[in-house]
Amino acid sequence: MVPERTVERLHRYCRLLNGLKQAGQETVFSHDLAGLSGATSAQVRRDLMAAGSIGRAKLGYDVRGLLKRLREFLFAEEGDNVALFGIGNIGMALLPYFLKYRPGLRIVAAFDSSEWKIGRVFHGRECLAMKQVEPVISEKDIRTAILAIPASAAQAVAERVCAAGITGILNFAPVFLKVPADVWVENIDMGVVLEKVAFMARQRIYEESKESFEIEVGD
Amino acid sequence: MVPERTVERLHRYCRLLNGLKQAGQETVFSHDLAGLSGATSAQVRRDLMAAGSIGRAKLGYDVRGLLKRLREFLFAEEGDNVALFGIGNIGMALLPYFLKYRPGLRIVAAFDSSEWKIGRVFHGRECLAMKQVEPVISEKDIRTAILAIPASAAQAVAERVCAAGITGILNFAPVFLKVPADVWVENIDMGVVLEKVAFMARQRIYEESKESFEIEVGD
DNA sequence: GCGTGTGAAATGCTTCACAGCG
DNA sequence: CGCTGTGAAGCATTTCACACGC
Repeated sequence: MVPERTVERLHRYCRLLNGLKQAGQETVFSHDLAGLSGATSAQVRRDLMAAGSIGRAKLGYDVRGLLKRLREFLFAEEGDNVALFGIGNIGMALLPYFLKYRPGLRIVAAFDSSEWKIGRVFHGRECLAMKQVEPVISEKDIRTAILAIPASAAQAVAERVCAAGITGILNFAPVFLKVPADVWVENIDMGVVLEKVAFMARQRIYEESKESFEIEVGD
Repeated sequence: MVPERTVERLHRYCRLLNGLKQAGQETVFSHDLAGLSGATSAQVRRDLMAAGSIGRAKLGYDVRGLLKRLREFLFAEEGDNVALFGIGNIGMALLPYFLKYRPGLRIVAAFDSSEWKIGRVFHGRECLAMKQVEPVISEKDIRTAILAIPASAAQAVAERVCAAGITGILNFAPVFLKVPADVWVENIDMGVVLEKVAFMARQRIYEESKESFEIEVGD
């Protein structure tokens, strides 16, 4: 199977390629993508291998061709429908971000348990009541859920959406979710992340990082 | 040096221990923390080793003692001052989250380049003008910056804050930042993360994950 | 020569397994 | 016994280095 980190980087390359295509660039070298993404050229090549590389020596990669290949690999043809749970600070920030996002990844439903939010429209998306969770997930064929709800509610909602057919969860609540083995959970704990950065900032004693202010050396 | 992943988990244990102490629990076993955090008991023990373990066989860890030890290890005594750049969707979501956060990690300044925001107060924090960046960072002894600004502005702001003495950056902009080698950058690209979760949700074919709906088996 | 694709080596992280203590 | 601390083994991911094609 494809390593998780590789999947992440492939998505990043995909976005970079979009930009390059937009800018009219025809071909790229692995070290170009490396410089733009913070990886090494060897890593870029190995990542692309996982998606079935189609580069040609000396010429590099055809931007359009590679982009097409990556999209086939990374995205569902029909696109992906996502449900958002919790229209609080974080949920409210995510909504506009993804509503105007690329077709292929759509927040098609937003839920909240606060009575006063139900029926109201936030960033163009109506807030639904929690009792509609199961029918909506099933009708709209939603496989992915974003949990932007309080820690105290997270486990219960996670169990409900898993039972309703969700197989991927992006969890912002600072708790570890117990879910069935066939469900993927990605945790983003803002508190932990910021604390980690502050910790690293205090240390700032890595003998040598390969990145520097200067232009990348490539290989 | 302590592995990055370990630092992350240590922060998570620290939060869990806070909860346990609050609940009046006196001691914990490594497998307790494992069950609560999604790690294995061996991993918990190894992580704690990095911070200088103080557990005792059969008795487990003294909650207060371990918490004290972890805090000494993870946090600066004086606390950490953080600057937020960009009071848009994401910045606005982070402000309330961290203003009411634990003492020891404080957003002490918020900047934005929009004229109309400057001088106004958002979630109790006044928006400062970008020309005040250097003096404020220096006066308030800020080492950590959150970049919640458009991709197009991120590199320039990153260079400015690094020059001003920042050594840790939490970057929400979907670009790879080129910074001096002694600066730590943590990237959270919401687009990439959600796309990855959707991708994983589509696959959901990991032969066997160790976590399941049932209670952890511990060792 | 220049850059890709890819075995093989190196590195880093996790899990195993067991000695030692309570 | 049950649980911690920890060498050593086991995996996963990254990097090296080089054959092949342009």
